[in-house]
Amino acid sequence: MEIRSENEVLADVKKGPWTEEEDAVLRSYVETHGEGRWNSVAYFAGLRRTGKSCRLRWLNYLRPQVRRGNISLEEQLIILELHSRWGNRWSKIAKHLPGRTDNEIKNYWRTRVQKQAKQMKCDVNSQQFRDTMRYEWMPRLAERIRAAEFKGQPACLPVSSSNDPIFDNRGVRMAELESGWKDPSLMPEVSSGILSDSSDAQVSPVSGLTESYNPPDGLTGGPGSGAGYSGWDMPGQEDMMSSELFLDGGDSWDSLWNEENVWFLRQQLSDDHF
DNA sequence: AAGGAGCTCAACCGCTAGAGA
DNA sequence: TTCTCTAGCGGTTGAGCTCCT
Repeated sequence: MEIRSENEVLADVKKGPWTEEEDAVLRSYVETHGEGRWNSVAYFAGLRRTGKSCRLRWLNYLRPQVRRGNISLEEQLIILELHSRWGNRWSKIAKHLPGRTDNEIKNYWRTRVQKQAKQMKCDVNSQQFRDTMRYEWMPRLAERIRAAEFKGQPACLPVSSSNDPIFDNRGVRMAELESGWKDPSLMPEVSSGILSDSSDAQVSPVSGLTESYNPPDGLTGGPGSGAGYSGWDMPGQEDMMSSELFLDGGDSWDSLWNEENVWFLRQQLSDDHF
């Protein structure tokens, strides 16, 4: 076997976007020999890539299970919920979203959620922002999922990035115009009463979560105190997880929202060892 | 139509944990 | 116990795309 010096190997390593040919080589090799030993994969497959790069490409792009495309409403809700519990544990969160990669979720969080925090002029880890998610966005999302199901649409209807009911730019701007959210003094807790009516049950192109949401009586009193979404620190989580909100109404999510997975998620979310 | 700004996402980097010698 | 290797994780970057003016 040819022995090459480290420098020779390093100089030979290719970086940047993968070509179709490289993808085909990697896919073929992994399908034949299986995953693991990524440095060996790179070497024996004849790819001028690091093992790390091969692993990443396979896991995030080439794996057959990888779901590509827009994040659905339910996925958004799960991401918000799980992030509130685990923080930036992307791979852990990704385990609860079959087919989604940690990278994808991380990107979603950074591009959509953090952007909102920025527009609200508050830190994404601040209590203010967390409360906004907790009492405004998540109930709002749940409401929209319910509404979509009620209207006979699949609740897991993917949300196009240009039509994102949560973070769509145009929606955000409309919501900002309506509510003055860019002004920290008009944050949801104090502004919900003056915001526009939230009774639009349809999934409109306008931001769903940055619109107003009038919490059910008592909800603003704290987690789990109202009839709406209450899944933080878990009073009421049983209701949430067993409700129709989290049961598949469409075809594409059969594998995710089956009984077993709902049970598993319920177990996870009721686990105090977060 | 053109240029700039902003956004998305694939890919890289550095670090850490775990396994095995 | 220590060292090395590997896999995995989270943070960051930058190319390409879209939108706005």
